[in-house]
Amino acid sequence: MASSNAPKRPATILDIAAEAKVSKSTVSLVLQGSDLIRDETAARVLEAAQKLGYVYNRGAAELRGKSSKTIGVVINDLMNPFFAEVLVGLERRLVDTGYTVFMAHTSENLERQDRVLQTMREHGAAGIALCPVLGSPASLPQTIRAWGIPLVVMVRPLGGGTYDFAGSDDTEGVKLATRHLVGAGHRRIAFLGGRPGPIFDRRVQGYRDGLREAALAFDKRLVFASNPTRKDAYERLGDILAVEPRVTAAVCYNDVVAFGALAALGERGLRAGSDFAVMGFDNVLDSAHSNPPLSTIDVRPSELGEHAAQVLLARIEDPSGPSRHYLAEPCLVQRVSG
Amino acid sequence: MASSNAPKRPATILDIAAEAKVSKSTVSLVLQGSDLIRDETAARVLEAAQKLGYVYNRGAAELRGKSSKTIGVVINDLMNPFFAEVLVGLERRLVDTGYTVFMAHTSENLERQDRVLQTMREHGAAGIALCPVLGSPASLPQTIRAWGIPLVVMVRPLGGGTYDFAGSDDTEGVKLATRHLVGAGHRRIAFLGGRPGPIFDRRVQGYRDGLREAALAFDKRLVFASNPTRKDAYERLGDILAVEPRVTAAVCYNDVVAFGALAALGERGLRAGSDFAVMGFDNVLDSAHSNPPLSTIDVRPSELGEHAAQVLLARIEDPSGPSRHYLAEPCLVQRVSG
DNA sequence: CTGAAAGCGCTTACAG
DNA sequence: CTGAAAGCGCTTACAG
Repeated sequence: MASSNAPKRPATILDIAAEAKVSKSTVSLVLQGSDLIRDETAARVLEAAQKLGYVYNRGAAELRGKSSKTIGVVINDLMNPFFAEVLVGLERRLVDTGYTVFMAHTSENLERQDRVLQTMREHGAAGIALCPVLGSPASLPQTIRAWGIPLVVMVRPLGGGTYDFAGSDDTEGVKLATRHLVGAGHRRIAFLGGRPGPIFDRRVQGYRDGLREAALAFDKRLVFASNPTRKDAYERLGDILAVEPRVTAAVCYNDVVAFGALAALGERGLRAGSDFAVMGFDNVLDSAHSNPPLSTIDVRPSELGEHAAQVLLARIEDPSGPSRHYLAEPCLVQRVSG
Repeated sequence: MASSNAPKRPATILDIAAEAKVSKSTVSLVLQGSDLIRDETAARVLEAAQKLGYVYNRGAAELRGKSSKTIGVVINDLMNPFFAEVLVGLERRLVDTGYTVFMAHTSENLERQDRVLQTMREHGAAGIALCPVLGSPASLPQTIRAWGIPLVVMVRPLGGGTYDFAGSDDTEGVKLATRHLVGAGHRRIAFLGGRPGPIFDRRVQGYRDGLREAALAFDKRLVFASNPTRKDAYERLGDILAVEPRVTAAVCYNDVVAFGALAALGERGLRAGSDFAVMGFDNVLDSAHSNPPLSTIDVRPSELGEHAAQVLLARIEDPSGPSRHYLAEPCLVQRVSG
């Protein structure tokens, strides 16, 4: 952080060249760490740069070099800790490889998503990692590919077309959760939370699969959609308890929904686990210390982010290769809620 | 999102100029929305741009224009929903005014913070919003000012020196929480969680103030530090219960810590609120639907983010004005935990 | 191993 | 109201 002293006119490579008595190409080369320059010369250049308080101008470098070391990531719901964990994993992996990440939050708003994507394009992003908002057009990956920008779609698949993707096996995961509840003796199990869309459909499918496996009938009155927020899930579980008193367990759309369910249960003096079972999905960090600790499906969110970064980096390396996918294999982690 | 068709060589203003039969200066002007250009001409230019699938190159514009419309924000702990909410508020306000935000996460790591700050500098950020990591040097604001980059420090004050700041009144907030507990009849109240540092010290001060107000003795064995995570707070409350059985209430460093406390209580079959009181701090969205709902000190996190943006924007407008501060006035919100 | 030259895509005085 | 020209700070062939 040591800045000698704020120069009036910021120093450029030309100033360094003058100071070090070399040409500016030489300066540029040593700044890039090229080994074309003799060590002694390089040392002199670096010293001059230091002395002048030189700051590398990445903008100029990118303009000329055509390269760009920035990656845009767009997140649809940062309020959900799952996405925050994905983001942290992604970012860690990316900055370790010298990229700088450029984040934007869409709040599940399609128009906003279009805007931020456009901005990233104008900034010449080297790649984009996207958690698409609900209702994104299936053609979005092709559109971005047409822009010539490498893309990885995260978490929420977009119908049709091929594109790089990092997410989890939703159907299998929820099947695991359902099977677990059935194994514990539950017979009337609700599916709670989430809004219809690609993830929701896959997870409900897992729920149906789990039920069928045990020869239990699927009753669509037992799937209760809601916004995937604590508040809405909390209210929805209240409905279930009132309307379907024979339900003894719920597999939840995700951990946030499950947390809402825990709150609704607690309010009624019900103990999650013994009085009513609830299963989450994601295994967000918080789920290990909720009240009570949440039984859930682990998809290792921050690892998922790292894999997404990996996939994107691979695509940047090889723009035309076949599409790559990372699907986290879900694992059941049993704690006390179910 | 309608891109006509991917051009081989991306179109530049020069191509547009040729297509529209004007000079490139004219194109530049209409792209900037200048009213120096006749409407008819402007329309022709825009049409040509559209036709050629033109994409504005912000990098080039910033290099030449010296302006930069990007703001860097560095967050120390995204895993804490408080910061996520602050970030969302900040980002919303910023993109509404045409800035693009550039996020980096430091994981409370000083070295990483230095790195990302440096990167933002090299990218020519128009401003920086910083939640400093614990242990940041007090001189950091001056350093960044010497770089010529407008700065707003968020949440965690840095000792000494003047700089723009957006945060909350920590001492007053915790005093409110403590007073509330005292009013409810508690006499042995612990302070739980957090690591020594500027925020911690201020909050413990509020705890002492609240105690003194009621003529209760401050007992330093009743302040239990911990990492501000659910897990550590959970474990720490276990310690308290074992070592100080006469403690009947805890004012927590923040909501995350309080959530950990709720988990520890629940595990022991204790009901937060009636068996043991816990007060949070922040009023994170989740606190309204925890189990049980958390009584806490509201500092309106996302509003805090918006105000931070405001302060930064004002500083960008007026680089040399006196320093600005936003201190959220804390309000007690009583739910069930205390 | 190093230098001279061209140019990335834009903006901004300066003329007219 | 529009055009010709210079230049932002860098990188990259091309020579030597």
